[in-house]
Amino acid sequence: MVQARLLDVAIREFGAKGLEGASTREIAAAAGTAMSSITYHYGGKDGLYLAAAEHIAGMMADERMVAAVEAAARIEDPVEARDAIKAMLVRFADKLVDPASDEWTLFIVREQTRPTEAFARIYQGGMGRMLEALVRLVCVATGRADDAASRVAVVTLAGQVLILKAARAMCRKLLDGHGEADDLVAALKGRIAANVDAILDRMIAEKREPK
Amino acid sequence: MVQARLLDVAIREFGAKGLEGASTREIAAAAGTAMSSITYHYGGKDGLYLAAAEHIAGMMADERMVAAVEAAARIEDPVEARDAIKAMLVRFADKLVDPASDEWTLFIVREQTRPTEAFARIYQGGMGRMLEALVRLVCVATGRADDAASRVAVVTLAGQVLILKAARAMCRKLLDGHGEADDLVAALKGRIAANVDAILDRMIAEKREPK
DNA sequence: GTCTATACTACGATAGAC
DNA sequence: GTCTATCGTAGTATAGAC
Repeated sequence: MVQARLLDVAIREFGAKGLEGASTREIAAAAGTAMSSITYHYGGKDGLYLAAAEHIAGMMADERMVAAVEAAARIEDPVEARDAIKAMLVRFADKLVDPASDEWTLFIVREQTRPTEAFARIYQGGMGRMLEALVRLVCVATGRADDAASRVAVVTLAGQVLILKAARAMCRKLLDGHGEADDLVAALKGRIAANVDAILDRMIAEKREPK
Repeated sequence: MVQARLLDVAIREFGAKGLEGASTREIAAAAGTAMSSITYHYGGKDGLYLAAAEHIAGMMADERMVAAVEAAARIEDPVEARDAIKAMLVRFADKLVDPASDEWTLFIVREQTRPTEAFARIYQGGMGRMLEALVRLVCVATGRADDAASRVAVVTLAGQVLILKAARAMCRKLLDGHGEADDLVAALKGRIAANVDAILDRMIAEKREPK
């Protein structure tokens, strides 16, 4: 299918070079078709860019993620909620470490610096639902209301995971030469799970003794 | 000074559009000079890009940062080390929230996805020294050796702060409508400091009771 | 040192053949 | 639907005037 090949190549090229840097000629050539196919199917470069964003949103919201989000909406037990947070973050870390996610995460990281309509579509189509599920789980786990403090906590929890891709070059420099890649990933996942416990316990303690 | 103006504009333009997306014509015009000045002073587009990176490294390693890094090297007391970690992370969060840092952080975030020689220069000229100082402080604060586990912990600590810029669009979507910007920043800084305590305490406990 | 003029390449869009 | 051909624009680099 020409359109599927075009989308795959487009995500890679737009991620690597951005909307302006990528070339429709190159994308078409790598997809084994003529450049005018892009005009025909997507109306031009901008249309292809938005289509690529929607394709990414679809890939982020895979079955396991959708199932986890739906399950999270029904959890009422603090201990269950805590386990669900850990599972969600560790699974996401796994996804970010997997090279198969390289192409579309580059696209997303790029959109963070200067968000366009493409980011809105990605957020609505997966990322946002996952974050809102985390907010709910944090509230259940700590017994706090859905206020600014809870959402700020989710930001810090997510940051620990997202840095793997968002600042991967930095992480690599800091960790290189200090262990095998597999061991480092395992250590990181263990650290994230332990941090979740540490931070949630702390938030529960803060609730009892507000400063 | 023509060269200073060229560097300022270059950081902004390269950050916004990347090496390939930015145009030397535009940069030169915005700096109020001719395009061939870039060829003369920096040998071409690539030379200007590297010069911009080195200029950024210089701005990151400002006096306060250098002083904090040097002070960190002399800290031997666990409690002092812990306070120094908090101070360093909170100050860095302040810097990232300040719009004045927008231009050069965009440049760095962009370099993370596909690091070039420019990233190596930025890492050596400030970022790396700060991270190594954090590693040392974590080791002092927890009484652990400088091993993979300590460095992984620094990655998670740094991630909480860096997400503010690296995934700013995402943070904004999650927090918008849940409080005033100033309150959110204060809440975030408080959360980061509390998380540092929570995570370090946890690491000390892990040392006593290895699983 | 700085600017103008020019050469050459590559881009996106479009029209039209098949 | 897909391709070829072509147009106008914009890119970098270079040579030479001042």
